[in-house]
This record gives sequence, C-alpha cells and structure tokens, in this order.
Amino acid sequence: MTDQHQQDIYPSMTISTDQHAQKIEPIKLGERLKEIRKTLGLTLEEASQKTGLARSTLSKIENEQISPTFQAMQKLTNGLQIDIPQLFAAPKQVNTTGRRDITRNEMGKVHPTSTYEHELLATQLVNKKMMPFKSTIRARDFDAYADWIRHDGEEFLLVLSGEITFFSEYYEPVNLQEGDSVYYDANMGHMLVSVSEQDATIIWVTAS
Amino acid sequence: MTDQHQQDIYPSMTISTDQHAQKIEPIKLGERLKEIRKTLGLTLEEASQKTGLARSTLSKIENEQISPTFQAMQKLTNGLQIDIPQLFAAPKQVNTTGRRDITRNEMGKVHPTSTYEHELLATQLVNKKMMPFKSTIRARDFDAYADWIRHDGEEFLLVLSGEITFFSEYYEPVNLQEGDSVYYDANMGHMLVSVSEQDATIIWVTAS
DNA sequence: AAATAAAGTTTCCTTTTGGAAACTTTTGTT
DNA sequence: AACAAAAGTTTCCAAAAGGAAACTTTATTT
Repeated sequence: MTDQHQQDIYPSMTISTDQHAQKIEPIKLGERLKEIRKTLGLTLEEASQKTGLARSTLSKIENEQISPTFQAMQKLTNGLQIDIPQLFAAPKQVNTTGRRDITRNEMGKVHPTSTYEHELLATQLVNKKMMPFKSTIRARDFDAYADWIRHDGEEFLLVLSGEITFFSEYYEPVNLQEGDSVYYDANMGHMLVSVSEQDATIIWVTAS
Repeated sequence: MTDQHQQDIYPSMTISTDQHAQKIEPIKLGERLKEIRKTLGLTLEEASQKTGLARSTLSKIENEQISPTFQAMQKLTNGLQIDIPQLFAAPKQVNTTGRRDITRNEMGKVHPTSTYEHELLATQLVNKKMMPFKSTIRARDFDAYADWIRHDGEEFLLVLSGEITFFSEYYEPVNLQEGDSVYYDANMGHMLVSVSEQDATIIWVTAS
C-alpha cells in the first residue's frame, strides 16, 4: 500500500474511536448500580422483581459488601435493560465541549503523496471523531496505485472542482463532477483519479 | 430550539454511534475466555499467574462450571490486559463493508428551515457514522435564531461559496470565507449567518 | 408527634465460588 | 510404545455469595 492518508504520526491525524478511550476501571460497581437504579426510579424491591435477585442481595451489591457473580450481573443487566459495557464505562463520560479549530483556506497541513496532495484540516484538534482534509487528486490513471486503498472507517467525499473517477472494489467506476459526493465504507478498496483538465480537488472526511 | 438538522425522522438522518449497536448477550463467557487465552498463547498455569486466579478456577470458568464473581472477572481482565466490553462484545464485530452511496450535485434530499436550507447527502445509506449535507445559510442576523443550536457530537464545516460569520458560545464570532473551515464540538452553542451578498453555501459533516 | 407504611440494611443459613492438591489427559521425547 | 513432562480436570474444603426474614431507617399519613 503506497498511499494512506491516516498515518497516525501526529495525534491530530488520529481519529478517536471511543473504544480505545476506554480506560482501566477500578470501578465502584455498587455505586454505579445504585446510580442506575435511582435514574430508573426503582426501589430495591422493584429492582428485585425485575432482575430476579433478592432485595437483600441488591443492597449488598450496592454497598460493596459482596462481589456479584457473573450470573447475577447478567440478571442485573437483563432485568434493568442495560448492557454490560454501560455498567462500566458509562459513569463519567467526559463529553468534550467548547473545542473549536478554524483552518483558513490553503492554510491546512500539507501532506503530499504520489497520487494525492492532502491538505489536512483542523490539525490543532486532537482526539476528534472525524478527520477532514482537502485533496488534490494527482493520479491520472488506475495504475498510479499499487493496490486498492483500504482502511478502517467510513469516508465521505465531495468534489470541489474538476472531475474524478471513483474506483471501488465492488462497483463499476463512476465519474463525479463538481458538487457530486460519495459516502462509502473505507475498508472496501477504493481509489480516485482526476479526469478533468485541471487536477480535481475534493473535500474528504473520514470517521472510524 | 427552532433549528435542528438531525431530526431522526428518517433512518438515513440517524448517525450510528456504535454504542446502541451493542446487542443483548446470552454470552458463553467460558468459551470466550478460552478463546482469548488461546489467542494469547497462554496455558492455564500461565494465565493463573497473570491473573492471580487458581488454575482450577480458570478451568471451571472456561467450562462453565462456575460463574465467576465480579472480583474474579476484574482479575481476569486486568491480568490478561483486556477490557470488560471486549470480553463481551468482541467476538463477532460485523464490520460493514462494500456500501456506497453517490449523491449528484443538487440531488440531495432538501430540508429547509427558517435559517438554513439543508440538502442532505447520502440519504440512501442508513447507520452511518457521519451525516453530510450541503447548506445554504439563509439567516442574515444573529437573532434569526431563538437560541443557540446545540446537539451531540462533533461538526465540521467548510465554506463552499460566500462568507459567513460563525457564532459560538465560548468564542468571539469569526468570519469564514470560501475555503475556510471549522471543526467544533456541537454541544457548544453555535449558529451561522451569511454576510456575503449571496447567501453562503457550506458543506457540513456531523458525527456523534 | 405518634403511628403507619415504605425503603433499605443486617442476620442467619443454604448454595456456590475459589483454591490446593489429587487425579486424568495430552503432548513430546527417547 | 513406554516414559516423562506439561496441560487440563475434578475433588474436597474453606470462604464468599445469594435468599428469606428480622430488623432499622426514612418517608408519609393521621
């Protein structure tokens, strides 16, 4: 593979998948459970009925007096309609807010390859869900590529100027002109070539 | 709030957060554990040393003879360097591939509001991580809005034509011209107004 | 402010887990 | 193939979990 636009060299080029964001948990299971039960507006008795666990058992779990068996935990999650990950990760989901990153025209971080010329946008921001960039498609031919480009996540692109052919593993090639856009699974092999007189430029956004 | 561009009326307007994708698990914990241990190339004895659980206990767990306590599960996950969600969800992660959706210029699904005129893109595709759309900014004034727009996720926008002012809750307003772009947390209040002669158009991508 | 009801905790006891060691099965070596 | 070593299972028992009911605390009603 000769052309990969996420190199993970710089943090700003990395997409936050929320999965890896999972940290180690010296989890206060009981506390968390109580929290959930309260949110649902249930008493121990009601929770007991829903889960099939004795009221006393629930109390002990909530007060960290016992460590529930996996069996008990399943009854809990089933009865209260929560999934296991939720039981753990959920408590303090630091939902970021207030971040903003402006990239002026032509002021992105340039990242040229043999086939594309990428201009990465919003590179000041780290740990974001999407990675946006403007690209100029230098490739003029199918075999400018050694192989399909293929990586995790989903991708969206919109043609800003010029015209391209969008090749993909499972579809016939298709031409895209200014204003046209495609959304596709990026682990399906794909590649772009310019077919207009001028090299085409596109806006590209990736999410994992 | 008068203007919300994700209405969740149509599935195609919904963003897949991967969190809700989590399904119910009548999980074969033992089987799964054995799988993991094998993958790591560990014997019961080695796993025992890493986790601090007796070899016999591990055996029983793997053969579903006992239901481990949460405590035991923590020792497991810590010792084997796996996270709890992984213990459950992980086995068969259906990674979609092969989807593709082309939207020709001006052929998106139109969705007008008082302040914006949205043209939703890739609406054939459901359960995607991003929601892309082109918008024409009709608002000409700060108080075309009843309140800040604010919703989950992160947003990226790039000005296609015209000029806008980007207002946001925690920053001074900033002008953006053709080619300029912003990436921001969408739960920070935000709003756009056109300031160019013609109403500005932008490309907008949201992810949750 | 008693009296009553509801919610939550603790006790007591049965069932189950978890560990040490005995036992069985599998793998590798001569 | 017999033997040895390693890996895995089962047994036995101490320790901990889970449930029923007694008990305590917190709300609600009179």
